Amino acid sequence: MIEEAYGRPIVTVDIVLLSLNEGELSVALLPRTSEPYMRSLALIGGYVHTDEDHTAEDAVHRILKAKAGVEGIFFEQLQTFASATRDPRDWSVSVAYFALVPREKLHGTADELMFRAADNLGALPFDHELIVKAALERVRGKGAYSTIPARLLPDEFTMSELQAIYQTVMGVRLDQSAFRRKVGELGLLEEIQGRKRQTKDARRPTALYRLKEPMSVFDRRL
Amino acid sequence: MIEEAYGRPIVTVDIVLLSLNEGELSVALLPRTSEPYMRSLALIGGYVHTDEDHTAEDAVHRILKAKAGVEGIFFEQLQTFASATRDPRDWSVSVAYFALVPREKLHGTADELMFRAADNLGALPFDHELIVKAALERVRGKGAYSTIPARLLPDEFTMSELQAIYQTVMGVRLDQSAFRRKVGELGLLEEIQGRKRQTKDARRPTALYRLKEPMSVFDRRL
DNA sequence: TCAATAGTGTCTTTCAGACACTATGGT
DNA sequence: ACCATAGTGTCTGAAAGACACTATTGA
Repeated sequence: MIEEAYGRPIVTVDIVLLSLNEGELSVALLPRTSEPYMRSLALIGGYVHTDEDHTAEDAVHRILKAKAGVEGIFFEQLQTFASATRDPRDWSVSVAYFALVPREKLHGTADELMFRAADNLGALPFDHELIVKAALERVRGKGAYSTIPARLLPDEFTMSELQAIYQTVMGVRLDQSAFRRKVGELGLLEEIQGRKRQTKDARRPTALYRLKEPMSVFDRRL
Repeated sequence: MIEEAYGRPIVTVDIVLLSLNEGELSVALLPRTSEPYMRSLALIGGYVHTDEDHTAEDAVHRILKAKAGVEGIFFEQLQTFASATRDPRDWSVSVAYFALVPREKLHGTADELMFRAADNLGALPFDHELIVKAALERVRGKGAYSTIPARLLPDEFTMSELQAIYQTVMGVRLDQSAFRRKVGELGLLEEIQGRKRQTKDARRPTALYRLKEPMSVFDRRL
């Protein structure tokens, strides 16, 4: 069998970086700096560098740091988009990831980075709209059964903030009592002893929590 | 930005083809016909042919037909495995799929095809053990919430056969009454009117059913 | 003491699991 | 009539949702 008689495709990674912007779940976009679609807003992505990236995840780390200025955030493989026509240059394979970052982690980072409300972003180049759609479905679906949405919060958060994040991500109202009961039964959080307060516009101080595990999946909805 | 200064990786698809063999969930393996690992049993797979495959799914169709002799069966993208070292030849991207086929569909097809019990297959080349592990987790996990396991049965089946498949895939015993109740409430099946009987070693004839939708996902377990 | 959020108690409904029951028809 | 499997009815306990209640403290 003579294989390798076929041209090798382009291999890239694309990242749907999600954060909270003005209370809305939003997608990070970056103006492209090369052809095709130069200067159009597109997903964060880039070629796999076969000399320096050992795995596709390495490429994600490298690109998140170089293009978005963030490190150490949660990401997960989403789906791979592969076809002859998704990229005008050549047969192309894009291994897509989604990532979550707390708004607080983005300060003096990439200035070019734009956040656009996930449900209302304009046209995007390539098949990036499809990729975003898949990411939102995944985050909303799996979100209800995992601690994924908590990755939009800083390491320490209040119960109310956690509930608010789940409501935003899932797009439904949750009952306070049931929410606390379930979070407690699942044993996801540890209370931060001693410190409280976290003044906002509440009078009464609130307990602070952090996740026990970086990421948990369960079989009940929150 | 000068891109494309990097070598392009190899791009292949690998397929975890599952069926029922002697009552056990089993994986189809094929002896490799080329180096590396020539003659070792491995997953069904092959290069993406950039000239004839328009998408990765096209490659799956082509390879399933050519190497396993099956057409028109259910498959779904699983995960992509990409690293510098998973293939000794070069930096390699494998877009992995899992597929389900009823035992009855495999007759005069590929003679070389071997079925090995999923929980007890020996060592496999490349990272194929990892791929199989991911496929089993997916099928067992998502299986409970979808009609995926029904794709191991012929188009027409009895309620008992359906229950048995779910039990085999999920590895648990299910209550007959609850199972029928839930399947009914979800409205997954349509009864085949008129015909019954389907003699086995039962005395009483049984109703036959088929799936309404090729594939459904729900949020209750069966 | 009041405003505003933190946090709890409890009722009702829904659903899963267990299990016993009835139904059918070939032998 | 018997028996193996088909198919149903009903009880119990767990968990979800709704909603009202109490608690705390800064202003």
